[in-house]
Amino acid sequence: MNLLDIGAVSRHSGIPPSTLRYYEEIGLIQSVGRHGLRRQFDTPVLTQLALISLGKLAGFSLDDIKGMFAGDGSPQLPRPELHQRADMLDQQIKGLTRLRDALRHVADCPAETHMDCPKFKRLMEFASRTANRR
Amino acid sequence: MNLLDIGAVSRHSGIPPSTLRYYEEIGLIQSVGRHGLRRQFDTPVLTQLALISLGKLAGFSLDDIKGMFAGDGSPQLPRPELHQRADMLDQQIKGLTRLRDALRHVADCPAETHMDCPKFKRLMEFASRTANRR
DNA sequence: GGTTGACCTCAAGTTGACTTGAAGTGGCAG
DNA sequence: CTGCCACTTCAAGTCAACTTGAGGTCAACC
Repeated sequence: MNLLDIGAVSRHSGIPPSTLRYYEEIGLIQSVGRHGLRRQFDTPVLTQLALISLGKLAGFSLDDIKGMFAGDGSPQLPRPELHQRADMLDQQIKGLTRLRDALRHVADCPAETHMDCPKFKRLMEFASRTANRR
Repeated sequence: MNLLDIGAVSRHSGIPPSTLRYYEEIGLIQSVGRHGLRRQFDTPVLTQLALISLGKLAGFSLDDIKGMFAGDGSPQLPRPELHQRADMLDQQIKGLTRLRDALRHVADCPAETHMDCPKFKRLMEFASRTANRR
């Protein structure tokens, strides 16, 4: 059996042991046993943690994430809901892309006052329409 | 002068008055005066709030955002830093895109056990490499 | 077989971002 | 001129997501 104790999981995932214990406590991950006192995890937990990090990056709460994946890390949601989540992500990606473009633009645009730059203004109009809601 | 009182700003931006007061308290936005007790804002504050929402969406803290834009909403950062922020956003966008693709894939893939699906596994490997760090 | 060090539990503390509540104010419609 | 109601302040509360600290345990190495 390929078991990792909590320290190894922490080293591989970059997530502190305290957080791993917390995640177990709230039911986000599961340990498969103990070695003495030490929690042992199965290797797939690493995939699960990657998924969790990605989900957090996407702005989902731990509770959301808990709902998305079954205990073993495999996604467990009705298809329409998955598509809905994907659509939400699309919205967010669009917003981020806009913000990135705005940032790059102001980094490169020689205009002294960006608020007067038509390109920047256009970006900001998009922003106003896209932002908000979460 | 095109002044809006806090209620109007709230209505236009979708942000509750309590939050607007809070944003002013921490110096993220500024009111330009009072009408009686009521805060009056200049219309550009709406653009600023859109920017703030976008920044939050991007996962920046209010403090980060405060550092990015001057009080009037115009970006005020050294160019290299702006590019660096934009690069961070690119990373994040890539991660989200991956997550979105993974979500859509499992929504459509007929495989019963996603963890065995090569396409899903490939997505997850990317995920492991990309995730973490914030 | 003693020391070490990485783990353990459980309660309490922290941080960021707000929200809520109590008590007060002031412009304006009637 | 009297209400009303949307605002005001200020302190305290809330929630998620962790982290910290005190005090304890145990497998493994010397």
